[in-house]
Amino acid sequence: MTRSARYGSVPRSEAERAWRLLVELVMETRGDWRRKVAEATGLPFSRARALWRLERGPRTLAELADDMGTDAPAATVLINTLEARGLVKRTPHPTDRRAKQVSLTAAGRRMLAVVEKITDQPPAALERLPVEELAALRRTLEKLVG
Amino acid sequence: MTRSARYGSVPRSEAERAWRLLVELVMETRGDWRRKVAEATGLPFSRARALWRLERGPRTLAELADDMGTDAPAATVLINTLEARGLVKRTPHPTDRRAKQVSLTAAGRRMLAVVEKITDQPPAALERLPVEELAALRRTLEKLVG
DNA sequence: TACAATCATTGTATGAATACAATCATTTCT
DNA sequence: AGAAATGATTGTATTCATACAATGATTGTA
Repeated sequence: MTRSARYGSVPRSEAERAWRLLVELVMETRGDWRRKVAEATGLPFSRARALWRLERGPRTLAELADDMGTDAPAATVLINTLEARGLVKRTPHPTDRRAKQVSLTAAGRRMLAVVEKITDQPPAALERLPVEELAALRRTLEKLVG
Repeated sequence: MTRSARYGSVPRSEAERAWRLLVELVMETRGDWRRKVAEATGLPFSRARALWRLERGPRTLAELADDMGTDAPAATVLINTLEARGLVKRTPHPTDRRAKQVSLTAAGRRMLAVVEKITDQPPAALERLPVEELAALRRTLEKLVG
């Protein structure tokens, strides 16, 4: 007896089925991941995630708040703690003197490398896929992310 | 200039590259997802997630705590609130009178269906993939999850 | 039988996430 | 120039998540 037969939640399209599997896969490992990141960095996971958001380049506090789905005060507090640890710095915005830009420091980038190393550890099942299939998976995912 | 060139974090294997993409994809939508689930259920996300863990069948509190990566007291409190809302019930363990089994009620399964309906909404990019590629993706993911 | 280990519970404490009001400086619009 | 909007900050309050100590009941074991 399948799960969907038991509870009547029938995934409808192929896309939905794939998405459900994808989420399930990531979520299964999410707990461990958060714990490892927090332990390795000494930062709560959400703050490590803020570093990640800064990877692509500087952002104003308002942009960061929007990215993370919180409000400006939350962003200020978050960046305060990261700045106190020397992981990010605030610099004046080039054209708007109200705004400040937040960017990674060298220490912040080193910390980020630690986070990424942990994030990159794939589940064992993924390593066991045939090379061929793995490459196809990656190509598909690249389309989705890009 | 690529990200890895800028910061020197070079994904090493094909599996790691795929995994990174996979995590990125899911994490991008994570915030919205949590918010929607919380709004639709009136439950904090972590408690909705506990319902999910019970989908496969009853679990003792110790097993549930282990699943969720927390300790026994946290599981007790969590289940208390779900039980107070009629979503789960505690029943005596068949062979160990110290333990209690937690399982979904009918209301709990209905709530879970709501959660799953939200979870199943795939990002637009996924819907736009060629059917063929989508099917291949699903087959690969099924291997990983199964 | 006595002792140690396990399961669930209560209570307590602490750090985090989140939201809102109020303020000040600056920018934009009319 | 004056009014409205925006960006950042401080402060406050609330809910969550998480961990730990201690207890009572039951089970397994020396």
